[in-house]
Amino acid sequence: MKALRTRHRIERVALELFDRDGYDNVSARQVAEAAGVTERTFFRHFATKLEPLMGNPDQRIEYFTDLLRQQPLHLDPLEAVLATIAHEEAEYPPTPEDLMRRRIVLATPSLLPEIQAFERAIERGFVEWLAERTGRSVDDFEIAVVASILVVTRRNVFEAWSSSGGSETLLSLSRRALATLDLHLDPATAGDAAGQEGDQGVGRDGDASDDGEG
Amino acid sequence: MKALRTRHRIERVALELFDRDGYDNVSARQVAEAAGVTERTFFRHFATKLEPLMGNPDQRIEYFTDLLRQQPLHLDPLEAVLATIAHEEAEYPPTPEDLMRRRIVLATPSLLPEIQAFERAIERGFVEWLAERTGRSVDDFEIAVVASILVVTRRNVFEAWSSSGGSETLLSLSRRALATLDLHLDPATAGDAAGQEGDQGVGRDGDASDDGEG
DNA sequence: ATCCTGTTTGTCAGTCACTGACAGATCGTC
DNA sequence: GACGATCTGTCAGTGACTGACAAACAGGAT
Repeated sequence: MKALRTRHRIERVALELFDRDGYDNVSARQVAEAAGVTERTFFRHFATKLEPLMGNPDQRIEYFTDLLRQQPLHLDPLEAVLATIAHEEAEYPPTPEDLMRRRIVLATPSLLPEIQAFERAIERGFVEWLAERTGRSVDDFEIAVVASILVVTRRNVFEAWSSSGGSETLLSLSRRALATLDLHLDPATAGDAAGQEGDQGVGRDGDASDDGEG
Repeated sequence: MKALRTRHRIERVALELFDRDGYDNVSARQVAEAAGVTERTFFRHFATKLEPLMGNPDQRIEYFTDLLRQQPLHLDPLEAVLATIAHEEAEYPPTPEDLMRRRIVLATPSLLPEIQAFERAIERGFVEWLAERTGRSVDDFEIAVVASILVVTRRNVFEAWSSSGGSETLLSLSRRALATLDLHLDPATAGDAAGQEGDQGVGRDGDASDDGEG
C-alpha cells in the first residue's frame, strides 16, 4: 500500500530530474535522495534506472496488440497497425508526462539500444497477432518478415511525425508508408510465397504478382 | 606494435572464455588475467567488454555498403541487399572464429539491445546508400521506410538461415522474402509516393499501383 | 494501549563495467 | 647504454546493481 505511493513518488522525481539534467547526468542515487529515499529502495521498486522512464514494456505491448485485435480483418496488417496508431493518438492524446518521457528518450542517444530492444519485444507481439490472424505458425518465415516490417514502419511513421512538428499528420504519413510498400499477406488469402525454383540469382524469376493459392 | 599482439591475444582469449562459460558469466577482469594482463589494460585496448566480440561496427558497415554499391542499378534495393549477402557468404565463407562469435551472440539474450543498436547503425548506412542510388535526400521519409525494411529483412533471412541448420539456403530464403513484399522504390523511377488526399481512414483509396512520375 | 505479524525501509558490504592519473617498465633507435 | 615514445601496472573512484540482515513501520486482534 505504502510501497505504491513511494514508487510513484520516485517515478515522478526521476522523470523531472531526467528531463532537467539529462538521463545520463543523473544517478540512481540522486533520484533516490531527491525522492527522500535510499538508493537501495530505488532499486527495490525499479529493477533498473531505466524502468521509471520506460515503464513495463510487456504491459504496453499487450495493450497495443489488444487494440490491434479489434481491427477488422479486411485490413492489411500494415493498415491495421497504422490505423491503430492514428486512432489511439487521436482518441487518447498523450499526457504531459507522456511527452516528457518522449522528450527524455529522444534527448538520450545512449538509450538507443534499449529502445531497439523494446522494438524487438513489440515484434514478438506482432508475430503472435499475425499468426492468429492468418492461421499460420509463429515460427513462419513470412510472418517474421511481415512482423518486423510492421514494427519498423510503425517506428518510421512515428519518428517522422514527431520530428515534423505538426506539419505532417499520422494519417498522411501512414498513407505514404502504405504507398511505399505493398505487403503480400492478406489475412484471408495468406499467400504461400515462393518455394525453391533452382536457378541462380536472387531476383524474382517470372513475376511475383499474386501467386494465388487460396 | 606490441599493442597489436596484446590486443589480438586478449581478443582470442575473450572469445574462448565467452564461448565456454557464457558472455555474462565472464568478467572483463577474468578475460584480462587469462590473457596475462590487467583489467585496466583490457580496457585500454577495448572500449567495452563487448568490443572483442563485436569488433568495430562502423568498419563492418562500411565494408558491407561498399559491396552494396557495386550491385547493378537495375536491381530493387532489397534484391541488391539479399544478393550481396548471398554472394558474400558464398564467396567468403565464415571462419571458425566468425561462427564462434555468432554462437556467443545467439547464446546471450542480454546482448540483444546491442545487436539492435548495431542494426540501427546498418540502417543509417543503408539510408545513405539509398539516397545516393535514388537521388533523394537522406531525410526522405520513403528512404527511411525502405532502409529500415531492408535491414530487418536482411536480419530475418539471416536468422531463418542460421536456425534452419542448412535445410534452407540464403538464396531460397531471399526469394521467399522478396515474394513476401514488394517495394515501390525503383532506383530509376523512384516513386514519388502518395501525398495527401483528404479523406478519412488510413486505407489506400484507389490503388497504389504504379503512380508513375518518371 | 499493547502485542503480533507482515511489509517497507535503511545499512552495509560486495560485484562488475569503466575511467582518470601517475609511475614504472619496455621498446626501438641512435 | 642513454633516450624518448609506447605500453603497462597500480590505485582510487564512479555508477548500476545485488544479497543479507536488522530496524522501523504499518494494520488488525486483544
